Amino acid sequence: MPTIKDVAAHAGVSPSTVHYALNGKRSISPEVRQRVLDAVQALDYSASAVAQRMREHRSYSLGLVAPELPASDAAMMEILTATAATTSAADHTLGIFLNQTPGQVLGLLRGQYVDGVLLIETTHHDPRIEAMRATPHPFVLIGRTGDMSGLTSVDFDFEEAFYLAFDHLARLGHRDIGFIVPYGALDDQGERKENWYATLRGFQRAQREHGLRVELEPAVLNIEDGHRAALRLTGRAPQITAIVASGHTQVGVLRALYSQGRRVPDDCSVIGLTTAQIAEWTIPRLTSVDLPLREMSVTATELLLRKVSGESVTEQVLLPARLVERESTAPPRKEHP
Amino acid sequence: MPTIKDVAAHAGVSPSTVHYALNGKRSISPEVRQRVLDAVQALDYSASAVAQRMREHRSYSLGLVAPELPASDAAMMEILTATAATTSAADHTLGIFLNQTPGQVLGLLRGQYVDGVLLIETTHHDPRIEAMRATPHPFVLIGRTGDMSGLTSVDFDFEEAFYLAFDHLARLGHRDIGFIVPYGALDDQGERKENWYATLRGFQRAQREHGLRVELEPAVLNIEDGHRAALRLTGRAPQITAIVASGHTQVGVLRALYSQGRRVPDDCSVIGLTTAQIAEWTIPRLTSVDLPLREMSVTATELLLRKVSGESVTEQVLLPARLVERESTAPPRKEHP
DNA sequence: TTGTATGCGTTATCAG
DNA sequence: CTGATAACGCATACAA
Repeated sequence: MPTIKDVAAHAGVSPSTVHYALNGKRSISPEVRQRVLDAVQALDYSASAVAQRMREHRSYSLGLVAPELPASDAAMMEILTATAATTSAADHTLGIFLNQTPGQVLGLLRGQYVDGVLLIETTHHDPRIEAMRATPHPFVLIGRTGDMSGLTSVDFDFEEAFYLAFDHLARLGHRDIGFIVPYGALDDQGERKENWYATLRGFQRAQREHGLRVELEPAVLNIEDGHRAALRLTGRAPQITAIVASGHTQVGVLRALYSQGRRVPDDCSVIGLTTAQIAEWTIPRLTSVDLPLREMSVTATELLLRKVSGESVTEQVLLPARLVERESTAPPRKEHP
Repeated sequence: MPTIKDVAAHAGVSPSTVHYALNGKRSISPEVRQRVLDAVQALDYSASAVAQRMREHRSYSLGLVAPELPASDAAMMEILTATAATTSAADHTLGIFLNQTPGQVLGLLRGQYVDGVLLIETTHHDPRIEAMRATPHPFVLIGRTGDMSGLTSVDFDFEEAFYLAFDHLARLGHRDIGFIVPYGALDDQGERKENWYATLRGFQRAQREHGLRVELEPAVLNIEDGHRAALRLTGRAPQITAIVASGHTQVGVLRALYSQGRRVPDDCSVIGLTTAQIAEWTIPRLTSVDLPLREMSVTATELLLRKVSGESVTEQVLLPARLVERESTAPPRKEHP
């Protein structure tokens, strides 16, 4: 790779002249300018990004820090594409960092690998966040954590989301409802996703208001486990007429009901919290509270970009929940089959 | 951020001593070593990655270059996680670059942003590949292109894959088969995905061998368009007893058949080429030729890592196709309904 | 065993 | 209008 010196030599000028000829920050005589341009052409020169970054103490890149196995592929994918598009529109690059220790994440920032990071799938006591807290490095959460003081975050109103889901079922007349919750949500090891607390408040409010009987059943957020959880649930509590679930577990629930010969929504309603994408896939399409992942990601990325540019933002954005009625909910049948 | 000089000053030694104390490439007296370590602790020093990279002319990072809208989220996600895991295991980082012009991709390499790139969703005449060809920069294709001379790639045996799919249906007794093909595959603008040619050879071989009548119908690789294409197909050619499709279009096909009251596989068989993930989601589960995306990605990444380390590899890996029978295929019904 | 000097490629500052 | 020089932070060859 030719350097600026090579170009300078080739054009018979000094390196600084080459530099200024290429980004007109001072006036250059037309003929020298042309000689430089020719030399650049001839040598196929382009400035070294690393050298520039080294001088500027900025890498112009952001990091997306996620657990090795994201809870949902579809969700992760939406976050990723939205984030990548936003960073790239702002002339930054995006690095992906899966399964990093807090120390590694810090190393990323300190070594100028990245100018700031986006933390996703955050938990109540999140070691990554604790490690970042003391440092001056810019970071933004997609999600929440126990102590939000001083943090910048973008989150979704999970409380309202689950309130709406249970409220919708209650208004249709359901009283016995199964609720498939993220595995780990029920322990209190601080490992649980922070938004579980909001979830709890939301569904318990609807529960109180409508006098609902709710059966909880844990599941990992994938199809197979959703399937197993639904089978356990219907075995244990055959009286339920509706099931609430998240993400891919919903697909497993549909499969379980199908294999039992129960029709959705005639024999059992299903409702959940998921991306519109998943909700539109299934047969029948799922009534759900759609997660605005794209919007969350774009907002978070923009906040982070402002931070790395030196702006001192401390904002906690909470995006509202909205129920979308599709095809998977209906009033319960009068007679018990 | 403290520099190596700060540490040196704090410990009362020279910068080089600090350096060697930190990565033992020459002997250090225990006491000096300890002083340095203490200073590092005290100042919370860690070496600047940018400076290191600048000196070494290596960025220790790879780029994954993809179109803005990947053909399939699930596929992209598998590629991404496999690639990220492999790079990170090799102490490299992974950058994501969506929707870049060939010039931008080249700039990435030349500016040492990345040491090498992985190109996915490659087409017959792929401008990205043509731009890379003349350069000395390492790159690996996941997929193929028209002229493969001198290229390193990892691909899947699409010819065999589609041969197997049609052969399977033929052996079950199907003679009239609908084939939903990627939109754009039928034009010859060089924009088509290269693997379409192999696809064509595969299904035409089965067609000849078994005397099949095949109706083609184009669709974008998503659920909605698969749905529409299936409706067009069954409207135009009601005699078909089986449908072959790819990726998410299969889900649309299932939905279309469901809405028409046709049972799968009793009234119509469905078979396709997809990731095992998608095939396991649907009701019924899809008989398919599973795309080994994880293996393809890991292999490609390893090849690229060897290239960026200076090894001169030129390898074209073709992973074999294997049909997995699940629940969506059966012999056609004797009587026409 | 330790210190000094130099270069990586770019850019800003200071001279001319 | 243009050229020389220093500095960014690190790593290494060379000197002591």
